[in-house]
Amino acid sequence: MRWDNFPEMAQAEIAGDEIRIVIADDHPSYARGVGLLLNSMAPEIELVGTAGSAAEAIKLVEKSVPDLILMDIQMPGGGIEATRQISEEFPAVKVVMLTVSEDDEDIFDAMKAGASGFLPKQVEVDELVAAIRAVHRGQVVVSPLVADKLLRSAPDERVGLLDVERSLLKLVAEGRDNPDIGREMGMSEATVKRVLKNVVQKLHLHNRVQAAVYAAKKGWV
Amino acid sequence: MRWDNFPEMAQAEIAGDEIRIVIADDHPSYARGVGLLLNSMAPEIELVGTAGSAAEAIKLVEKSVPDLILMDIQMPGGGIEATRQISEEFPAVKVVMLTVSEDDEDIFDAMKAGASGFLPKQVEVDELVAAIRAVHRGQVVVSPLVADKLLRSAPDERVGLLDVERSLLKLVAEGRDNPDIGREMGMSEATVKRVLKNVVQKLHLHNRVQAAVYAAKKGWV
DNA sequence: AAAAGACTAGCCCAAAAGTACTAGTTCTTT
DNA sequence: AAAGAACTAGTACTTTTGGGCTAGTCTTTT
Repeated sequence: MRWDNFPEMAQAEIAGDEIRIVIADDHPSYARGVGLLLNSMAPEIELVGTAGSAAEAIKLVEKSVPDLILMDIQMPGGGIEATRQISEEFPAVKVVMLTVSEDDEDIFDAMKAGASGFLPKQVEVDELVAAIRAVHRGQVVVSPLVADKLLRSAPDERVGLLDVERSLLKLVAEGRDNPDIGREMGMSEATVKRVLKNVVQKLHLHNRVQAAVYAAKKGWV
Repeated sequence: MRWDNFPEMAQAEIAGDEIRIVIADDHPSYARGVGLLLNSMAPEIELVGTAGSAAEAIKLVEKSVPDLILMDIQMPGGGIEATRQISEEFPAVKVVMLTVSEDDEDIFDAMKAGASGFLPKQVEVDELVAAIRAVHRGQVVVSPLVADKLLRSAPDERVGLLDVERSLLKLVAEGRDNPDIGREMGMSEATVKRVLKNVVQKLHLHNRVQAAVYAAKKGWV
């Protein structure tokens, strides 16, 4: 509070605070190793525990309530699902997702699940330290490649759908089935499926029910 | 306006106005016959045309813009669909649905489509005349049996859903599938289906997409 | 205590949804 | 003119949905 007018000092001070982290990864050695590395490079980072599965991670969070979790996205039990539960139960606990794939589509799922960061596992250690500090300060951190992806796909979501797509979606939201929609719009069922699939992907959803809910929220029905 | 304080006179006067009607039924003889009958019993009722299909009915309405339509619910092209289109394009044109089944579930669909009346075809002619006059005055007319149905089912819709049903519906609206919902709620997929089916029926809908949209409109998601 | 009504859940089946792959057409872009 | 992207559509296949039917358990009503 005293530092409100001195942000540069606040940062230094906060960085001086302890950052208690948990690493969730199904390779225990990786988890331990990264923990040690981080601590050696940034003494304020303290590894309070490691977890090898989603369930373990959740239990560990409930017990130790860390400041931050490094979570492998590919984990027994599902890293994204674990993230969802944790950030619901402990909104203050930040989650940074780590991934090998990088070009993964579940970036969006991860962010929606409440993650505060998204980094490739190949990230350099000093970058990782920087990311941890940034997230601890309340920022959201993504790797350049991921940021690119988000930016490239954002317009799709902002600009919205094509006319055909929108009117098709309206029919979906009315509960009509695909053959019916095809008849109404003068296209084959196959095309209805194709267009709907596009819509679902554009909106980063998974099925027609979610698309219908989206339309309903937009007030299209 | 002058008759605001003399409703009994207003009724007599309005009844004296012409009521231009269209009869939509795929039995031309029935349509003509009823038209004549009505006119003989109530001279102010004038049959301006008959239609044998939904498309014909819509065309005829666009051409002649009657005051009221007697529409058979079971018609080539769909009586309910025709009603929907007509009452969207010409909200002032009243539609009275006629049905043979009476115990039909699409009463609700018909009313939602914009019908102002719902009568069994077996109705007596004087009752039909009375119904036409009433609808023309702006009332909604249903046969006793249908009214009973509406009353019996209305509370369901007013009171809303049980807790289980509501939380299940929320999961549906999230786009989860039935096995998943079962796991989440600690019940079998079969039970999920049963409950969801109940919900869909209670809300007078037809499938999960519509139920999800309902939930979305209620702001549950 | 017996009957009626609810909740759960199984099995079976048909229809629909969703995915993958191929291919022809049209319309840009180069 | 050739290449490529976008759109339509067909076939084939798996999963999910939704409906019908039966049956056991549990609670409430009579």
